[in-house]
Parts: sequence; C-alpha cells; structure tokens
Amino acid sequence: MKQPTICPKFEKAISLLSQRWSALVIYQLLSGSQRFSEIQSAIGISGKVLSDRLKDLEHQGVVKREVIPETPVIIEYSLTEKGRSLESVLREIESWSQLWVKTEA
Amino acid sequence: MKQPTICPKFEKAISLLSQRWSALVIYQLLSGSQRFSEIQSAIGISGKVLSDRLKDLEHQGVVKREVIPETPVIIEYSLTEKGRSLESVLREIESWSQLWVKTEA
DNA sequence: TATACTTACTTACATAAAGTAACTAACATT
DNA sequence: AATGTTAGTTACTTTATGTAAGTAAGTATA
Repeated sequence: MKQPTICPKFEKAISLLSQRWSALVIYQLLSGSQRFSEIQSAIGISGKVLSDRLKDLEHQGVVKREVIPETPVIIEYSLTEKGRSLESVLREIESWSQLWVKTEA
Repeated sequence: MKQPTICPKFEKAISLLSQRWSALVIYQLLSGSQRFSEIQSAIGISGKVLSDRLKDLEHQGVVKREVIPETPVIIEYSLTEKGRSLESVLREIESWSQLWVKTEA
C-alpha cells in the first residue's frame, strides 16, 4: 500500500524531521557548532544513533562535518544553510510547545 | 544516559511530532474530519499503525474520535483545537520543503 | 617502554517499533 | 444462510533503536 496524494517534497521533509532524534540534533546545533560528545550529552542520545543521524543529516545537506587537526583531533559539526533554514520550523514547534504542552508533575 | 538540558515541553512536542506518521495524520486532518479508511488511503499507512497513532493522538488531545450511528456506523476523526493549532508548524514545514527539498528524478 | 587516557566512533547483541496480510465484530443486504 | 462493509485486531516478519563493550589514533603518565 503506497499511493500518497501528498506532495513528495513535503513528505520528504516530514520523514527527515520525524526521524527520531534528528530534530533535536538540529535544534542543538542551532546554538552553534559542536563536537560529537557535546551533542551526545546535551540531548542524551547514544553514540551509535548519533553517529547514524549525523551521517544521514550530512548526506541530506543539513549538517556539515569538519575535521580540525588539533591534538587530539577535533571534529566539529555545524549546520549548513539548509540546516539553519530549519530554525523557523523549530521555533514554531518551540512556541507551540509552550502554549499547548502540559508537563505532568 | 539521560540528562537533557532541553526544555521538557519542547522535548515532548518533538517526540509527538517525530513519532512516525503522526505529523502526516495531523496534516491530513487539517483538510477536515475524515474516516479511518480515508486517512489510511490518503497517506498510505497500515491499519495497525493508523489505529495506534489515532489512539495516541486522541490521548494527547490532538485528535477527536466521534461515532456517528449511521448504518453502517461511521467513525469520524477530526482535530481538536490543540490539533488545529499545529497548522502553523506544518505550514512552516511545507514552505521549507518547497524551498529546500529536492526530489531526485 | 609500557600503561593508561581521550575522542569519535563501531560492533555485537537485545528490545521495541513498524510493515504485511489475514482475520474478526457488528451490523445490513441479497 | 451467504456476502459485503467499516473499523479495526492478531500473528508474524522486518527494521529501527538502545546498551554496553570494543577499537583506532594519538598524547600523557609511570
């Protein structure tokens, strides 16, 4: 079963953003370029999945990976222009969440 | 590992929207209330997963389920106010996708 | 010199989520 | 009684994610 009447670009965007962790990784990188372990501890993702996601996002042109030959080597991840352009989407989600999401407590 | 420094409301919103299919179901319901099988064929989701998602979304107060005692019985799904308020998020994603997503072809 | 330490991963294995197809309940029609 | 319809559910397979230990490349420490 697969006869979507939905715009393929929109579908692709949705599948990018609803890949688990991807939106959080992008959100995290909105505050500037960061290293693997910084992202990992900021959002609480496993190394394996973070590694997968960063590769995905790099292939989709959302994230850029840069090797800085310091000692020890530093690998910095940052957003491309395409990635930064998702800020408006994430800000929308952020403000929606403040209005509508209740934290049970 | 789990020490997120991220706002819990935002995280919850992200986890709602990055549940696979949820955003597409909500998007589909933006065009008006619909029956199970309509949603199913519009977005190409299996009955099992659609059933799960609709229950989830109902519990989160995003979707409303209404039984209309016609013959045969009609079950209509629609967005609540909370659900409709996600329109801005989905429109952002939609316009982002038009600018940035390339369909390979 | 050997051992330990760091970062950025990868591998192996376990669990959870999603896909597929067949099946069911509650009717109504033929 | 047999068939059809809608809105699901069930059993089973495949895929994705989580967890923990391991690795490579290089530096620092004993």
